[in-house]
Amino acid sequence: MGRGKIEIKLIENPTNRQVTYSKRRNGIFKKAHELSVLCDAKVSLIMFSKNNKMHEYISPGLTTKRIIDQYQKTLGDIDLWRSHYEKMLENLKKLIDINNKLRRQIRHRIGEGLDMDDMSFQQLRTLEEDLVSSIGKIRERKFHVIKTRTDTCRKKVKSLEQMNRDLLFELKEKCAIHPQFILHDEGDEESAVALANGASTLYAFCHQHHSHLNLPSHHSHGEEPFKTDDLRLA
Amino acid sequence: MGRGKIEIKLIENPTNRQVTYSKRRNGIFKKAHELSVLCDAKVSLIMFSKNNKMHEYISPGLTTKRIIDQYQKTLGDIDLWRSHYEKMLENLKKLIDINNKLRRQIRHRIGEGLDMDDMSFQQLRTLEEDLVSSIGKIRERKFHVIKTRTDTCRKKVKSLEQMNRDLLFELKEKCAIHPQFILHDEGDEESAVALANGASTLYAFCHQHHSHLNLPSHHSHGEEPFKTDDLRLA
DNA sequence: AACTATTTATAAGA
DNA sequence: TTCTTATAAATAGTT
Repeated sequence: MGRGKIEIKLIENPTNRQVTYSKRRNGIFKKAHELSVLCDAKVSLIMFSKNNKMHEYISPGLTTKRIIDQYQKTLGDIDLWRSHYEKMLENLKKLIDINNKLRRQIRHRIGEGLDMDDMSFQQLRTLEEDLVSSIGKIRERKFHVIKTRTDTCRKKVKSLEQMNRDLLFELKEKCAIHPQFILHDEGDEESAVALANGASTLYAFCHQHHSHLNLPSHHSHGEEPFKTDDLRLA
Repeated sequence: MGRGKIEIKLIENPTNRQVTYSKRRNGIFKKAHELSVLCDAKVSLIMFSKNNKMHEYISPGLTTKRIIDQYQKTLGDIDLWRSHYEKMLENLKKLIDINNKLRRQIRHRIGEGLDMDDMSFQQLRTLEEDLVSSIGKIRERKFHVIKTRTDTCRKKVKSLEQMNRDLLFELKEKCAIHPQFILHDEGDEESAVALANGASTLYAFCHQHHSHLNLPSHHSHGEEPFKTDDLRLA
């Protein structure tokens, strides 16, 4: 239909092809619509041009999704989505299964009553041995953690002691050279008394008053200090 | 195009409508195919007649799925499949996550090295207590199993002993009344000797020869007999 | 995008 | 359904 008959084969000339595509696309859409109306048919027409421009026609009052849904159902599910979907379902089931097995294993290890009914004596023995070995490992780890903490703490104490000794020494010197130094600390007689009583008492003094002396506050650090509570060993 | 012009509106006559549907359907399919070839376009044409008969055209070398996939992508994915799919993916991820947590828990309970690095001392202590309690439960269970087996075994032994006593008594009586009873057992002098030696030896005799006397064979029963091997306690 | 000669599709009838 | 055929519609090539 046209000035001349044409062969149905790819139109090589891109311009020509594009023109024909436009014309015929409209033609098809018109026909699709006429069919929809004349025969009350549901039509979904999706097309992509050579340059992947998309055009679609859909019968009035419908959505492409609905048509495609119906298409899926009608085809009886030999489609990729379905198999995809089913593979996922399978995976889900497998995971749930593994999950349950893991939970069971945990319940066994916890020793929950009902789950032990189906264990043989040998299994129970093996499980017990496992647990004994596990406890060993956990205790080892616990002692390791304790040891690390204790060492850290010890180092801290040592360094603080050293610092205190240094400060005490410095303080003594200052007091000897400038006795009025003590008097600057108004309304606090303890200082003077402590100073008179020598090292051991001054150690306590330093602890009580280190904020006056701008000592670095080691206890405000993020790591919690050593808690005796944590040392209870089961 | 036809003998007369027609209005584009529903054809009321069902037969007429069906005929028109057929004709025009072929027309559209032909046009769709021509477009596919002439312009190298991807065309998907799905239609359902008023009676829900489905017909589809798809450009050569393509599948409807592929077209629809491309359609989805182009439209930007506001579709049910996608959300369905994504929900499933989410579920899968959640399950995998739970799985990993369970595995971790198990590794903790087993006391595997690397997994304990991130446990606090308090956690280790709690875990240890847990395990101790679990071991307690498992031991309880184990002893329960042992006890049950031992009791069963004891009952069996008792009943066998009783049976043996009864048989021995019967045998003695028979031997006393019919001495020739022993001689029927040709070529076996032991029997006579045993009989002469009295009860304790006869007990052994009965054990060795009970098949002659059609004793029920209790050892062939399905339950395994008590194995001393199983009694080792960790 | 519009024109138009021609081909193609198809409505009605058989 | 399918075939026929008169006629409407689509469109190839042109402007």
